Amino acid sequence: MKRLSIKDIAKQANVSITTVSFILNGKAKEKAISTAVTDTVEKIIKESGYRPNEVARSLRTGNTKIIGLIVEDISNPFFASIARLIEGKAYKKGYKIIYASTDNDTKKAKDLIGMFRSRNVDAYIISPTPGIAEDVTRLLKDNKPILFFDRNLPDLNIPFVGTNHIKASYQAVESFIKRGKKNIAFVTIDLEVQQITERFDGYKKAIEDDNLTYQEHLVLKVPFNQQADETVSQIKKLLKKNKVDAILFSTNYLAISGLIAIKEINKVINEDFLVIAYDDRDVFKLHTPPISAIEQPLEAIAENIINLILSELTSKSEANNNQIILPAKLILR
Amino acid sequence: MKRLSIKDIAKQANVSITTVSFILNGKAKEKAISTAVTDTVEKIIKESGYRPNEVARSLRTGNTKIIGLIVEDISNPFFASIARLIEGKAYKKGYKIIYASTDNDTKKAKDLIGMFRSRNVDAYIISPTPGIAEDVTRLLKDNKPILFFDRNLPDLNIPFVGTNHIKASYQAVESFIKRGKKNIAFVTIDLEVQQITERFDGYKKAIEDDNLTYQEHLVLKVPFNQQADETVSQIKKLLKKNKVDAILFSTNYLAISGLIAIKEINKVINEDFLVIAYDDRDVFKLHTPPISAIEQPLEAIAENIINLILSELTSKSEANNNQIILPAKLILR
DNA sequence: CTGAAAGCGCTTACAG
DNA sequence: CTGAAAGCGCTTACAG
Repeated sequence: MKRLSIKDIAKQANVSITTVSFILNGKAKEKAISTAVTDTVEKIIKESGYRPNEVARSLRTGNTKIIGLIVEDISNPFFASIARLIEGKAYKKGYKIIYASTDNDTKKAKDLIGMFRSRNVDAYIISPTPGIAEDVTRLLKDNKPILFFDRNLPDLNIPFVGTNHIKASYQAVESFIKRGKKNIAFVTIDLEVQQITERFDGYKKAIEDDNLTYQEHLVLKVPFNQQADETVSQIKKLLKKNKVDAILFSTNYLAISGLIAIKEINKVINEDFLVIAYDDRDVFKLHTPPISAIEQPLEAIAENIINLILSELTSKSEANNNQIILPAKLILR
Repeated sequence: MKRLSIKDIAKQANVSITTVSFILNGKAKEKAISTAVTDTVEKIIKESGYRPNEVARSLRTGNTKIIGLIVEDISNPFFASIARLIEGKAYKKGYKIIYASTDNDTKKAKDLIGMFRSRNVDAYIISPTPGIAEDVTRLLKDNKPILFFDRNLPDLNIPFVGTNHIKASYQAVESFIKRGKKNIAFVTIDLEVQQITERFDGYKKAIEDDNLTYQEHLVLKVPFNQQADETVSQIKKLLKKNKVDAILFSTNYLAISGLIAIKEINKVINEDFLVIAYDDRDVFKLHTPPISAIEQPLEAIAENIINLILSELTSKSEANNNQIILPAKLILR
């Protein structure tokens, strides 16, 4: 069945489509449409279940009320939680979210930006992959709000919301050192993206500031797309070949692989062997013993993202360059 | 800066927009455009970075290459995983996903269906809430593919992909009984949605078939939107007031609350007190001791969903009424 | 081999 | 108080 259009409503009500459009957009008063007409038209709209075609509206007005969200992987609890919070807040303001996952693949990220652009999204919220600077620069010319989160591409002047990873990582390592640990391992992934390299920087800085020696063999960088069981066996090797009395994992999924490895080699987590994971999860709270974790302020991140975007969207304010860096919380268990 | 339109390209190439459009849509050969013209136009397109406005294209062609996905809560790992898999598979076929979470709120679900409809999505993948039958019936008239997953609204004749929850739950309880358990508790939520009530049905059926007595005081139904700590204390009460030698949790988040409760009252999970959780998660594998779980076939669910939708979308096949019920896997640990 | 024109369903400046 | 008309950026039947 054909969907109703504004024409059908106009015909039924014996008015022009202009009148219907004004009523639809709440401009009945402003445009001095008589209440009689307004009432009949509204009645017909309600009874028929007519809803304006947003695609046509978008073509005409140039905006879509859709915000594009590009994340690394929506099934990562960190991104899923952020997406959920952003979605809820955007929804209240009449915006919808289209999202997509890049898998940290530059080609896919470029492609997604292109698709969002061709769909005329009103704004972009991006967790960028390396190599998309050029595409983003081109995007800037459209004059639509763009915001990076989680990680930054520092050469570009894009508003950013993220966590102070250096400090979080630093504090975690410092807490190890305070408890007398000297052989502190760091397990991370081999991505050159800001939020990961910063975690490494914090680790190195704490080691240095506290006059420990940096031991390269205690740093394990696993390939990003590696199967979890391969990661587990690499961590096992790390723990068997070296004296390690504390270990910091740079992501939640690495920590999970680590816990499996620790379990499989029957290593005991206690005062002699401490563990901290980046990004808190239920699994860490419930673990025996409970695992300490660095908790990013998800709610605050989402709040800042959506507020920045909405303020640019509504106030047509000049593109700003806010860099919002929020503190993480170290939860010792 | 104004975005390039097909007109700009046509002007630059000294041809009509018709010609550009044909080339854009790969119809150059079919429409017998000379290779010379095709080449210059393609060169200009590439150099200028022009991408057609999909909104205009959608208005003209009537389809958007967007599939609407409505879930209960995108931050629930079950939905996040499904969404991820669907997204990946849809992407390969040139479709994008718009998603939204209902929170199992009928009003929000109705609203979302309306918004997706007004945005002309090409198809709907819905995890339905109660009370939206009427809206879905209206939707059917648009002749766009609709598919339910996870839970069904049985009065409607909508294709469906889900898990055999009755059987999964039955097998879980049966495994308890085989190990000699007689006082088997069931913790669930108070939602009257199919996938939840079926889990309860499986529990009751197993109890009955094995000639145990159904003990109402061993069944705890917690409110859907209740805070986790309240749930924890209700579970504690259940365990303290009754003799319970096995417990089945109907969702993964209830199981997590349950594990916290068990820990807090220092109850030990062993051969004398067994636990099974619905939907497997890392936390269950890594728990000490490991927690048995019912694993839904996420990959198969996603695969079936997207295949059904795409086949309806491409073959313009008649609306079918496939009901695909996949088996879950009981993982005893 | 190529183009002029209609039309998708809206919004809005302009006219009366 | 209300309407006719232009135009958003495309696609496509039709004409030559």
